[in-house]
Amino acid sequence: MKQARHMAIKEVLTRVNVGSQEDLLKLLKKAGFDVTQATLSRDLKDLGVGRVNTADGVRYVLQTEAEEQKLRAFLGYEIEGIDSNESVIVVKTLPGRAQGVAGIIDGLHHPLVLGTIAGDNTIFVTPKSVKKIPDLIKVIRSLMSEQRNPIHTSSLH
Amino acid sequence: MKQARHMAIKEVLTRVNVGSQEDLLKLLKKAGFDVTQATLSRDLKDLGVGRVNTADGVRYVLQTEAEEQKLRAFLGYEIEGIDSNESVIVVKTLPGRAQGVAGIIDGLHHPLVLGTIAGDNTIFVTPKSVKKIPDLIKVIRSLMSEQRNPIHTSSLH
DNA sequence: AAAGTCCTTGCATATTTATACAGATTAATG
DNA sequence: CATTAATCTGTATAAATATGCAAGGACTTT
Repeated sequence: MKQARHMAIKEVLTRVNVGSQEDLLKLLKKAGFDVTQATLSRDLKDLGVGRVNTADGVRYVLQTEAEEQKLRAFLGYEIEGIDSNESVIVVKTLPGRAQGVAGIIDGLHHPLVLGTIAGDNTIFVTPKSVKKIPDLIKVIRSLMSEQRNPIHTSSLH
Repeated sequence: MKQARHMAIKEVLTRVNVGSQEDLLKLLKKAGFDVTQATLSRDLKDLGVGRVNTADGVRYVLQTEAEEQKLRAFLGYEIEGIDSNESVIVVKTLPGRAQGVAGIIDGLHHPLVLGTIAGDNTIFVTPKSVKKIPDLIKVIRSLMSEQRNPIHTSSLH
């Protein structure tokens, strides 16, 4: 049970802007996990989640999310531009970084990515379908920014 | 007063492993800032500091620290190696990244750095004194790892 | 200077989070 | 199966953090 609940907590924290353990409790209850605040306090410690003071109140964040953002910033620096024609997406990178960036794109195991091939500062990304090129460009672009669309919990109060 | 205290808080948080506002209060008192926990709570919100659940208890961290670590990871990736002779330090980087890395080294405004000059994948760093070369190498090396030596507050309890 | 406004802070307390303890459950061992 | 050990959880409560309110100061306006 605990393990599944931990998964659920991670899931929730990535999708929702959680500002207190009480909020989290309500959200988990909706997902079928009925526990007390005490247990959540322990879970959050186990998962190593952090509490951040943002402009509009506190927010609980996964420690892994910080890592992810690090990666995003990193890629944003290395990727010079993204372009495409009717059949392939071309990603321009800093010199010598194409292999590395392509590796990261591969590592996504994203369903829209058929495959990549990298030279020195250029990557060709082949989409699953040429119709999906605009979508896939968005995916790659999202690697660069840390844009996200959190749901707020104000409706719970 | 508030502004100076904010500086002091940042200072303390980068050097010491702070686990509670009470701890921080004691540390600030030592530094001549005598305030209440209530004020610290507000300060921490103002500064946007986060609370992280680590293996051994909570820890307050500056948001900027995350940024800093990002930078370190980034540089660790870009710097291929560091070497020196009797008079100059040579930093090898990824192709095309020497200018960027040199810019960051310059940005440190470190007293041991006299100046830098960068080609495509090589940087020459001239030290203030050739005797300081070993020290300066340590400084540059420290840019790459996120090694740190936090003081624990257990002695305060 | 008096009055008004804005900002900061402490006090007291509300709110939130962590934990000691005990009971329940599961796993491991003889 | 009985027994011991280990893990998990809720209850109650301690500990930690946030905040409403009022006081005090700095600064401006009249």
